[in-house]
Amino acid sequence: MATRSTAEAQRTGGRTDAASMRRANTGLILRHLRDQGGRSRARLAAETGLSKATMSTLIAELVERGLVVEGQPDRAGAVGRPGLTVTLDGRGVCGLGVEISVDYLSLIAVDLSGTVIRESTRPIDAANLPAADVIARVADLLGETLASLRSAGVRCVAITVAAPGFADSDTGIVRLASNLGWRDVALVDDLKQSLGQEVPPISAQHDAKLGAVAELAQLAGRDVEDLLYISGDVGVGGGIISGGQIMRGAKGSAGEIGHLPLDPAGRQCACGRRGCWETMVGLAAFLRLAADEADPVRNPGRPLEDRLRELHRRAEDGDERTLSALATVAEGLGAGVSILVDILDPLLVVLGGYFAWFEEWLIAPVADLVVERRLNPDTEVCRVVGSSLGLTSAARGGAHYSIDRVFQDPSVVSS
Amino acid sequence: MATRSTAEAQRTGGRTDAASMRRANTGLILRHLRDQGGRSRARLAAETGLSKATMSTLIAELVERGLVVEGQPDRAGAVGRPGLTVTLDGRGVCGLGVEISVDYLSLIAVDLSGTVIRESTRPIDAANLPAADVIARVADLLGETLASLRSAGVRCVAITVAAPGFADSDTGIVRLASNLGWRDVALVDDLKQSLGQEVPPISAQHDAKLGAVAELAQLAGRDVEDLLYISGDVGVGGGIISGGQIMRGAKGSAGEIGHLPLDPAGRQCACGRRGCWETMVGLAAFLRLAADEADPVRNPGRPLEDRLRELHRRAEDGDERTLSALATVAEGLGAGVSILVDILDPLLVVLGGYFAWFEEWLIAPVADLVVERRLNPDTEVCRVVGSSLGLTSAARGGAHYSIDRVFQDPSVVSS
DNA sequence: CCGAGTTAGTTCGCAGTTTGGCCTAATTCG
DNA sequence: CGAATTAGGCCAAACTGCGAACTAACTCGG
Repeated sequence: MATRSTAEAQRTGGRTDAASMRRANTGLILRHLRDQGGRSRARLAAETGLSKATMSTLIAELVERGLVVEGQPDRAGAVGRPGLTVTLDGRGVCGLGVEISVDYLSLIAVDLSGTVIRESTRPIDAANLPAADVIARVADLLGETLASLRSAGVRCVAITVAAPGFADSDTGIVRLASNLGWRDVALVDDLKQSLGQEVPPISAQHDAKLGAVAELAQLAGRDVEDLLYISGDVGVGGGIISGGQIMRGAKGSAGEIGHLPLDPAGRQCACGRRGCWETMVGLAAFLRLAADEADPVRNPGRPLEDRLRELHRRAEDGDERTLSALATVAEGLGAGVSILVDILDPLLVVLGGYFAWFEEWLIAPVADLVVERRLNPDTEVCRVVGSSLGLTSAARGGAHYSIDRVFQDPSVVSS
Repeated sequence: MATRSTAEAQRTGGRTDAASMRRANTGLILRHLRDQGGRSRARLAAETGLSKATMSTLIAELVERGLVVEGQPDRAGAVGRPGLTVTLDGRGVCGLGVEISVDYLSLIAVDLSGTVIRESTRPIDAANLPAADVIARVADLLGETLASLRSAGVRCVAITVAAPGFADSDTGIVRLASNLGWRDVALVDDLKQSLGQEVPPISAQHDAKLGAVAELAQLAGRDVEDLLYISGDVGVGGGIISGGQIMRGAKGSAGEIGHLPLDPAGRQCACGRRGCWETMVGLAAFLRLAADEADPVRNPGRPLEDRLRELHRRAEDGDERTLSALATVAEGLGAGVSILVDILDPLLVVLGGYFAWFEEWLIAPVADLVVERRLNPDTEVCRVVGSSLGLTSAARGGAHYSIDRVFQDPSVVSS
């Protein structure tokens, strides 16, 4: 069986040498500290299977690189010499994620422990600007952030750009992003050009895939390896995590779930077909169901958050029309989710985007439908939850995807 | 991001030591020889990135273990000392796969180069026998085969049993196999008990997943890492290969594609829902469409192969009813396949089971539907082909899955 | 207050692995 | 037949992780 090369294998071209060994083991320790929390060298050795001697030298290297610190005594009061707790301390390094959306650019930086250390959002009218201008704004935002991080003494290890469309993660070219009107835009190369030589590696990824990464990071240490993230926007996108890895697909477009043909007699979709899932549960469908055209919540000039807030208030107030719209969306959502659950068998389904805003009315009915339609009544059914990450989950996922390099290979951050 | 432990990491509990390093590198060489064919040490060293010195010692180990042989001179006629071609020669080791089907047991053994060295099929009426009796017959078949292999000097490195249902690959328990009437059967443990101590490791896997593995093995070296296999039997099952790995899912049931609700007004399905995909394109549906109840092809007493052969003849003869049934099945098949292609983005869709028997009438219409429904007209569309492996693909996949251990870690075969 | 017992972490020699350089072997070319 | 070229083996060097011995720091019981 062929095996897609991992980050580690790529560095050496598939072979394993002494340096790979060390990289793999330091990465293992770092991941263990992230997932299980700080602990003594002795415990780390016992839990990872490495010897105490090796642990000492590897921890020394990680301290040297500024990725962990020695802290308070462990097990105070217990018999024997107390161990010194080793804790993740990656305040000196960070990963960056930028999301290019139709109406805003959003940037997030997280440090090694997953803490958000920079966050900014800028409105933009991406659909009506040439791609070059949008990229220039992204470059500006990145340039400023990098400068600010540099002066704060924080190194950025990688940048991941979330693009709302088919992004070829090898070449960094966005093949097609219909909401932006993009086609074959060399996003990564253009950004590299604008930012100059001294810039961390940049990659591009589909936004929903990064949303899934963000949710996975949120659950770090809880042994979730199979997860489906569904982004609810004008389009409906999916990010699939299988066995702890993002599912790419042959052309990088796995997870395109917005066009499930669920209603043969349904409305015309932008893709040309009829009755696609997103014509039933996408943001446009919800707004159409919930309000008349003249209603301010359907005014595309107003910020989306305001309009959603207003609709949320109406739902809380028991407005019939809003509640019925939510019920309709929930039904369509449940139908699609239960199909996906059958095929993909995730442990967890996370509803993001606007779905998360209305989780009080959407989650329960969707979860019920999944239970009702499950095939094997014995097995535990997968959970359905709303995302808690808001509208910036793709940027956050990009940041986590970036910082993940360090957990795969701590030597990327030079001491 | 959590990463499901690989076979290699499992051996050492996640850490990497010198022995892991050697295992990884010998495995790399073996896979390279399998995928790229025999070649000299010098070429191997250049292509894998290992040094010539290392290559010498590792090849020596592989020769010692009886997995490769030195053969004819390479590059005869060219300038310089000709290299000796090193070739895979695993005639001394094999992997075993057994498929438990409703009406037959099927066993296949493949050696290291993928050649089938044992093949046998026994009829069985599995649905009307207690699980214990079925397992006893499987144990008989395995016992005889193992004895025969032993006397031929061939070592069996592992056994993989294809079960037609939810199989927990960790515990070896078949949770639910509705066609057999099985529920929580400790398949692997019972087999181990029957076969005694001196037996290779046994594992159980869903049959469609192993079908996908068989197809992947068929394509070894052709850089296919994302593949969808669809088995057409009474039920319709799927096996997903993503990034070169079988997609398991959280509970091991990823790929359950038979119950896509494609026709809300459709027929009642055995699962309790209505209009599931397999009620449209499963074997039962095809037979129902193609012949009256009294027709001998619908007599469940006759061997399935005979009945399919008869229907194939009718289709070749241009029989209206048969052709119209095939057209209907093709339409339903295309609808489902294009959904799956959207979600999973495979490079290749392989239709197995009875679909493969009728590929002349099914492939083209299905492929056309996939093309017609694709989302992004720029990208190359995925190919749809019929399986060439016949009804034994699950057993074959099990055999390949078994022998794959050696490619991951050649040290499993002791010299 | 003190010694025994216990646990943490370091040091050091050892075994295993890959590597680069050097050598020999085998072939072609002129 | 000698020069050039390529393959493959051998060996010391560098690096890794490991086990054992050792030191350090603490608790417990008398």
